[in-house]
Amino acid sequence: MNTPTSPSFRPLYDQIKILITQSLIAGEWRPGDAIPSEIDLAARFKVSQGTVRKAIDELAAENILIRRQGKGTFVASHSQERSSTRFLRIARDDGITEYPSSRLLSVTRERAPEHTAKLLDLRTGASIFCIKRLLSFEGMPRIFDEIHVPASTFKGLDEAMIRNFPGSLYSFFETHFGIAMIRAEEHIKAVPAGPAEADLLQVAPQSPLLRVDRVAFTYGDRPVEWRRGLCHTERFSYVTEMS
Amino acid sequence: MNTPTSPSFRPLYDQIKILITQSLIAGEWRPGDAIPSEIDLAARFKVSQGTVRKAIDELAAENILIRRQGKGTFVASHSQERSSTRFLRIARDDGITEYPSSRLLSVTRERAPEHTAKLLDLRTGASIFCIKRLLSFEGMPRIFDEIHVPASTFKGLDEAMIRNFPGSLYSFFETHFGIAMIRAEEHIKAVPAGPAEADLLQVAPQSPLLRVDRVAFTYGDRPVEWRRGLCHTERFSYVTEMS
DNA sequence: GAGTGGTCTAGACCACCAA
DNA sequence: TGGTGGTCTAGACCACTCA
Repeated sequence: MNTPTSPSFRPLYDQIKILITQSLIAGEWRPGDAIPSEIDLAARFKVSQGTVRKAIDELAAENILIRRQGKGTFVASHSQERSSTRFLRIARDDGITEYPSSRLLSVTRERAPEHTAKLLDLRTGASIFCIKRLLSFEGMPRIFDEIHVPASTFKGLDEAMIRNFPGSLYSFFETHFGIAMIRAEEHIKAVPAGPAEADLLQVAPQSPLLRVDRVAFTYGDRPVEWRRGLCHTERFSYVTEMS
Repeated sequence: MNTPTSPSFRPLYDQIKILITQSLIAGEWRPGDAIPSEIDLAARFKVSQGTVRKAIDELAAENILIRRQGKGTFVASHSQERSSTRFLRIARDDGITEYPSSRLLSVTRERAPEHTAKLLDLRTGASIFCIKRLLSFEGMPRIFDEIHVPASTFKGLDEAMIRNFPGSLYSFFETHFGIAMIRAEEHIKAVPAGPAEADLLQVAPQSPLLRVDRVAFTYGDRPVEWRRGLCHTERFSYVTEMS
C-alpha cells in the first residue's frame, strides 16, 4: 500500500531526533540544561554512538542544542549571553553592538481576530495576551512592538512579572513558562508612520518605517508568538545573511 | 611558538574543504558540473571516504555543493531551477510564486567611490561596472536595482551580453565569467522615495520604500558585487527566516 | 548490474574541561 | 584522571539512478 510519494524509509538518526525533540517538548530537559552524554543516549535508544551523534549534529545545526567540547551537550537558551540577541536583527549602522532598553507600555488580554488566530493555530476568538513595548538604543526610541501570544500557553502572565524580569522577553518566556523559541519567520515591508507610532518613535507622521511581522515557533514547529514591530531605521538597519 | 589563542589544530576534513574550495576557485569544476565521487576524492587526498564525506557535508550545508543520491555531487549553480530564486527574497503577500521580469536600464563603466571600493575590497577609483535595472511582477514595477561589480573580475561585460542572456543575472555571471555567488549580507532600511525612483516605481515621491543593500561573495569569501535595491512593498514583502 | 550517495556500526585515538 | 565531545578509519549494507 505504499504510494510512490510516501517516504517509506526513515533513517534511525531521524527517529532519534524525534525522540529527543519529544523529551524537549515534555520538559525532560529545560533550556540551559545538559542533556545526557552521547554514550548514555546511545544506550538508552539502543543505537550506536555515531547515530546519536548525527541526530545531535542536526539539532545543533538548527540551534536547538549546543555542543561544548569537554563539557557536554546543552539545550539552547535565550538566557545565555551568546544567544540573547539571536532574534534581534536590528543593528547600528556604525557597527557598535548595543543591547536596547525596553519600556513596557501595556499588557492586555484580548480575543484573537481571525488573522492572528490563523497564524497561531488557534480558534478565532481564543484568548491571547497582547504586549506592547518600546525598544530604545542609547535613549533613541527605535522599535515599537506589539506581541501576541496564546493565553492558554502563557497562563498567568501579567505586567508585573514582565516588569520585574531582568532579561529579554524570550528569556522570560523560557524561565516562567518553559517555552523556548527556536525558529521564526519574518515578513518585512516599508510603511508610513501612523500618528500613534510617529509619536512613540519621535518621527513625523508618514515617515517611512520598517514593519517587521514575525511568527515564532517552539519545539515541534508549534507557533506560539505573532508580533509586529515598527522600526525607525535612521542610523539603524535590519541585518540578514543568505546562502 | 604557539600562542595560546592560535588554533594549533586543524581537522583533516577542514583541510579537505579548503582543497575542494581551491579547486572551485581555480575553475577545475564549474557551476553545474559533477565533482568526482567520494571514493575518488578519498583516493586523491589519501584519506578515508568518511573524512571526504564530512567535508562535502559542510560544503553542502553552505549551499556550495549539492548532493544527489544515486547521481553524484554537483557544484551549486544559479542556473538550476531549484536555486534560481535563492537570493530573491521579495515575494507576493498572497503566497503565489512568481518570477519577475527584468528591464535593463543601463550599463556604465565608472570609478569606484571610496564606500563602494571598501565593500568590494578594491582601491578607490578602481574601474567598476554599474548595472541599473527594473524588476516587475505581473507588469507591476517593484524593484529598482543598482548593481556594482569590479571591471577586473568581469572583463568585457557589456549591455548586449546581458540583454541577450535568458536567465537571471547571477546565472549570467556564472555562464560568462565563471563567478558563482555563494553568500550575501544584506542591510535593510525604510526610506522615502526620491523623484527618480518614484517615477520608475510609479509611486508618489516620499512614499516609503524598502532599501536593500547587499554585498555578495564568491568562493573563498571574496566580495564581488555590491548592490542597492529600492523596493515598493505594496502587496509584496521581504521574507526571511531565522533560527 | 554498476556506480553513486546515505546509513549504521565498532573501535581507536585526540582535544578539551573540571575536579 | 576520568568524562565529554571531536576526529578518523574501515567495513557492511541500503536507497537511488541510469543504462
